[in-house]
Amino acid sequence: MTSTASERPQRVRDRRPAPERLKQIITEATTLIAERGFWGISIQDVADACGISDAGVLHHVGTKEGLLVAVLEHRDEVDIALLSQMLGIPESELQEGGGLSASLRDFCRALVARNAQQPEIVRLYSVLNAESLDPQHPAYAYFSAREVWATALFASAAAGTSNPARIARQIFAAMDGLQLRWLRNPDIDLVAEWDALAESIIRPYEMH
Amino acid sequence: MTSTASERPQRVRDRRPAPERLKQIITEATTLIAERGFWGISIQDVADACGISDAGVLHHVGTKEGLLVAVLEHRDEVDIALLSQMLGIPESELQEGGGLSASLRDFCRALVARNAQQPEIVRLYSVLNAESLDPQHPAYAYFSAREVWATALFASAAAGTSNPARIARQIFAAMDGLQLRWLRNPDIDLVAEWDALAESIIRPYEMH
DNA sequence: GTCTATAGGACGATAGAC
DNA sequence: GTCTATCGTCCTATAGAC
Repeated sequence: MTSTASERPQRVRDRRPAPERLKQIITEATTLIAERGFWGISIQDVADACGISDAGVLHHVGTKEGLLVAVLEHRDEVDIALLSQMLGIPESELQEGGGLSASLRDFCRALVARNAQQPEIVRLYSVLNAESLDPQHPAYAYFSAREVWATALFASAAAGTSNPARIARQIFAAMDGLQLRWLRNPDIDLVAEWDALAESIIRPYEMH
Repeated sequence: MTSTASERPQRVRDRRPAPERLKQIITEATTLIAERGFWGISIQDVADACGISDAGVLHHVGTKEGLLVAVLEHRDEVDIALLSQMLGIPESELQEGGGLSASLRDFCRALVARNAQQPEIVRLYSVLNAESLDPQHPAYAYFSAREVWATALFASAAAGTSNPARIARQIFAAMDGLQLRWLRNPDIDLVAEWDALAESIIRPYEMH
């Protein structure tokens, strides 16, 4: 799959302003990482997709780790903007330290519905979430912070239940796991399966 | 951590029959992978641990991916033997096409209790399960077959419920997801959390 | 400021000697 | 069955072209 130097097409030498080039690098890298995982791609692959040299890519992102962080932070920006719009809430509620005004059911349904439309991104996060369990992985800090942030968000939306912390963890676990089943078998109706699973998890903890 | 050529100790040249050497390679590789992850080790590391050259290792396993598959298949054998012992059932019930006589609760509890004792192996499976979502991945066939096998096993144990197929998928998803939470935060009591989560999932589908 | 060219050490893999 | 030798690729770093 990786191209060799002799096969690599002659590059057209078009210089671009940094922001535009960085955006292109992030776009191409996102696609490639989703397909093959972070350890499965090379800087050279990204460079080829962008029509520049590997050193050219490194000029913008520094290291391979820098490339990964750039990709992840860009996804977060896009998704937070879209989710806040879907739920009709300010973006601040979705960021660190914010408390959700939406119900747990509504919030989860919006999240899953969004994910159901971008399987390749979900796959990217699934692969990186597992890979980055190693403290030496470049994205370890990012995913550890994300775990804390997401758990707190779920818990704040579960404030009306008898055990918000446990519900948050169970919801988080069920969502990740069900997405793995769906990614391997796309025939699964992710949203419908999620509704049933979430209902089973939330109901026992509801206070009347 | 990786040794350099100059540091590497002089090898004693002892030739061994292939099955014995392969077993040694799998044992050493399992230990090393558990410590550093599959991407954190090199063929050279395994070769050093076995006292042979890197080409010597590749002679037995073909490729690095072949090494991985050998490790995984060996884990399956070991775990099936241990699980059947824990549950007091014949191994055939746990293999392809077998139907479980143990209850879903008992089976899952044994599975989770076993996993709680080997976090690095669970981590290995979590990483590879996500990576191998790509049909081009060398472990794609292995994990796809594993998905079918595990789902059928869960479903056979859920035969007494109103929707065995859905329960099987939900149980599978919840187990994978909860293990991810636990791997990132080892303070979580995996067995206790699982008992609560499984109860929420199974109860709504129980027939009285 | 953007990018190319080049070189270094480690890696996975292959070929052929013994 | 295991070795040595060798190949191509990987990431990184540096020097310098435009």
